[in-house]
This record gives sequence, structure tokens and C-alpha cells, in this order.
Amino acid sequence: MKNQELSKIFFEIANYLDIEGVSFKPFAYRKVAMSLENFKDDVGEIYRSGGVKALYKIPGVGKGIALAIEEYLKSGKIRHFQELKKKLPVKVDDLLRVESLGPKKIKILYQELGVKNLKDLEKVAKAHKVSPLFGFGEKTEKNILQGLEFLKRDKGRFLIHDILPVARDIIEKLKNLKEVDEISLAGSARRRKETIGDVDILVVSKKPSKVMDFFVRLNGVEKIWAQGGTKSSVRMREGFDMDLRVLPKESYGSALQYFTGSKDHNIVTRKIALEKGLKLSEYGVFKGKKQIAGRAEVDVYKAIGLPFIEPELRENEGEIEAALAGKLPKLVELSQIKGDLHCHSNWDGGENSIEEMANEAMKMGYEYIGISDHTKFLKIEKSLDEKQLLKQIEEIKKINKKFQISNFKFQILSGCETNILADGSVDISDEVLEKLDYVIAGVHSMLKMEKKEMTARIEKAMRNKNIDIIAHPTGRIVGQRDEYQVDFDKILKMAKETKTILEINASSRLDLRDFYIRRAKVEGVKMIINTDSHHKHQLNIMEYGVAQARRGWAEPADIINTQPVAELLKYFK
DNA sequence: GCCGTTTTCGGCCCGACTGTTTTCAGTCG
Repeated sequence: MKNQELSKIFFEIANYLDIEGVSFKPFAYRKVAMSLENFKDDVGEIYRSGGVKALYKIPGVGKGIALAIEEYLKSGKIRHFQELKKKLPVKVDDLLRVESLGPKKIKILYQELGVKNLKDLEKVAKAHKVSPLFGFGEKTEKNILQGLEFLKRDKGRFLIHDILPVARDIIEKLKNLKEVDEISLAGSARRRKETIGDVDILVVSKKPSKVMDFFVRLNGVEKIWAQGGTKSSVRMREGFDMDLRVLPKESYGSALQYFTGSKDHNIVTRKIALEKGLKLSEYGVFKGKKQIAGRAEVDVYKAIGLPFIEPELRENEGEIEAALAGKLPKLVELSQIKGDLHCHSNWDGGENSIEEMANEAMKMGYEYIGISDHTKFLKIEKSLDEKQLLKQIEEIKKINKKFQISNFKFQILSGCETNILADGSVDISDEVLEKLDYVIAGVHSMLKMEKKEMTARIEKAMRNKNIDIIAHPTGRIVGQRDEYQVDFDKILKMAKETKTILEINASSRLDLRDFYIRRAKVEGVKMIINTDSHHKHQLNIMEYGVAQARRGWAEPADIINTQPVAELLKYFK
């Protein structure tokens, strides 16, 4: 599939055009690059079946870009791109990642000092050749060096699991400040994206400078990027940046809308406002000079004719259209989750006993927990064989009885996490699997299989009359491991046919991804949100799984662990 | 270079802050 290659090229063309000072075209190239990135069908296939004209159905593709795509498909090259590269033989996308460098400065650095890549940049910055350049100075040179250090240390994106607790802690501290009247998280963290670049916090205050002073002096602040009357920006010890904005009360809602994003979502909402003769900015919705909304976020949407749109949906992936049609989903909520079925006990090397896990789940207000320890094929942990599983079933019965006597309305379910072996069979015998309340199966070995084989392997597991849930169905781990090769359409079809549940794993796997969840929902395939906890304190990462489900437009009916235990058990074979 | 339920031509989001200037360009979100 050439989609990704073309997407990358168009992003690069956009960068080059930026440097040349061309206006508007970079926007067009970026738009088509993004659209190709997410485009499901193979561009080559579209061209082969319908020629250049057929390419027009890809959003953002017009005459010029269609011809460029044709040229690339035929020759593997785009002349326009080659010329740009020749004119400016610079690794623009690398250099753009350095803080305080943009297209203009990159151009000057190349023309004056011959900087082509990060290595060149480091050399000239360390030799203090940057600061004398026109438009540069001491501080810019220092910022460049620090930016380079940061790039070496980190790739710049952070898992939501690592960011949110730190952000919440800081919000708590700011909240205690008497000058802070209102405060909220914004940005991609509020949208609960899988990874976060930086954290945005909004505050209403009549004394901004007091708030800013407190913010930039917080424990954990490593560097102050900027400190102004309405905006300050700092780098935290953990390596990510945090922005604080102070707003007047009457703009709080519109600022929240604006700074929550996404950018694509905002472009559309602004457009809708314009079509209605209104102007939408972070300061409010304006009719001429008169502000007609802005105090509350919900009123901002109302003013431009939309119902409130949940932050997790704001990606311009159809939520505006759904909102206009009154067809927004009623997203699943954390409070609706009644239990967690992917939990490990100390039987397989987890940290806590079955009873400790159960007690923690009770504390969280759950009605049930499922123990799903690893089975014997996995040698890395103390995995369970048939005999131990039978023993564990008895142990769980005993604890359940104890709960009953104490009048706890809580139940432990017996499960296990079996391994789907290379041939699609699992490592525990059917007669033991039958005795469990439910069975999870997952791929933990031979991850590099060919797509066709891997798909058949999982399909076979789903046809197993005892397997109820496929754990982490695509195998990816955020920032660590790509998903294995698998035909997700076929997996969905088989899941539907065999009524197999797909797991949304709340850990750093966050697998299923949001777009898979959305497709599963459309197909009517049921899902379950599990934490894969190996420690009782991990049970509280459920919220990240719920966030993932929400970004995939999932409603309570799509997620089986929103159901009470009697209903839940009906989903199992 | 793309796009259109006011448009096939004329728009394409826009404001804050920094660092460098001496009135503002560049970067960022």
C-alpha cells in the first residue's frame, strides 16, 4: 500500500513550501497527507480501477495532486518533490521538531551556515555561530541547544497513563490557590488521546499574575518557556510541557472549546460559525462586536447550532455531522462499569491474592471481578495448568461463599487467560475450560506470523466453543510494539458469527484502537473493557480503557461489563 | 492546491508570546 509513502511525501512537500514562503499550498498538502494517512482503501488500487479521476474521491485530492499521485505510482517519484529536495537538501521534518525552529529560521540556518540536519545544527549551535545571525540571538541559540537535548532524551509523546495523574496533581494545587476561581484540563489530555504531547490547563482568575507566579514556581518545573499575563508555558521534570492560560470569566467556555481541540474539529466549528454570520474564537461567539456566548462551553456549541459534543469525539471524524443530525452516541461512562474480567492473582505471579483483588474491586463499587491467570504455555510467569485451575475454581467458590455469609453483593468469577498457539488451538483442555465461568484467549507468541496465518489462527480460536473473549486482539503496545499482521475485517466477521467478545485493554496496550472499536460497534460485535491488572492498584486504570472506548464512540450496550452479573454471564458460551 | 446549499474565483483560523527588533517577524498551539 502506497498510502503512507505518499502521505509522508506530501507532508514533506508542505514543509518545503513553507520554507519557500509559499502561502496556502502547504495547508492543502498537509490536508491531503492527513487524509491519506487515515484512508482505508489502497490508493494504487483506486488508480488501477478508475484512473486519475477516481483519485478525486480521496478528500483533499484535486487535479494537481491526483497527477502527482499518478506520477508516483508509475515512476516511484514525483518530480516536483525531487526539485524541492535538490533546491533545499535539508532534513526539514527533523529540524522542525527542535523547539523555537520554524521554516524561516531553518532556511536562514541553511543559507548562512549550511545546516542540513540535527547534527549540523548541534555543531554550529555549540560553536556559537547561531546567535550572531540576523533574527537570532543568545536566547534562541540556547533554546536550540536545549531543544536538541530534549529530542535526544525523548520522542516527545507521553502515554496518557503517565500524564493524567501529574496533571491532576497540579490542577489540585492550583485549585487551592484563592486567586483561582475556575480551572479545567484542556487539550488532547482532555480528549484522552492515547499519547499526549503537552498538557493545557485553563484558569479563570481576576489576578492572573499571581496565578502565573505560582504556576512557574511549582515543584517539578524544570524550565520556564514563557510567562505572560494570559499564558505561561513550562517544561516539567517528567519531560513534557505544560501550558497555563488565564481567562476572563466570560470567555472560559469558548476558551475551553478552543483549547480542547482538536484542531480539525475547531476548524469546522469556526466554519459553521462563519456560515451563520458569527465569529468563534477563544474569547467567545460574536455577532458583530456583541458577544452572544462564551461563558459556558455548552452555550458555545448551542450558539452555532450544535448540541454539546463530548471531548473524546472532537476529532472531526464525523461527530459534527452526527451532532447536526441529532445522532451523537451516548458514550459509555466509567461509573457504568460493573466489573473487571482480566485480572491476575498471585497464583500466576501477580502481586495480590484473589481475595485482595476482590476487596479492592468492591472498594471501587464493582459488582464482580474475574480472575484470569495465565496458563501453562507461558513460561515467563507462574502459569497455571489444568490441575491448578481446578483447584483455583474451588478456592474462588470458597471465597464467594464467605462473601455471601457476610452479605456482600459481590461475586468472583473464575476465568483464565489461555494462549492461542501457533495452530489456533489453546493450551488448556476443553473439559477444564468448560468448568470456568468464562475463558479469555490471547496471542502471546509467534507475533511475527504472516497476516493470513495470524488471521486464521485467531479465527480458529474464536470458533472454539469455550472461548468467550479475545484479549488484546491486535497485539500492539503504545510506543513499544506495533500490532501484529492481522486482517481485522475478517476478525470482526468471525467475532460476529461466533459471538466472541473483543477486549479493550486499558493498560498501555490500549488495544483495540479507537477506529477498530468504532468498526466493531457498527458491526454489532460486543466488547469488554478490562485492565489486565497484575496488582490491585492497577484496577484503577479502567478509566483509560473507558476513554479509549469513548473515543471509539462506544455506548453502554456495546460494552458487556456495563451489565450486572446475571446479564454478563449470558454473553459467555 | 483545494473547494463550493451565498462562490468555478477568491478565500484558506487567529491570537499570544518571545526575541529580536525599534515596530514586528517568527513560532506555537
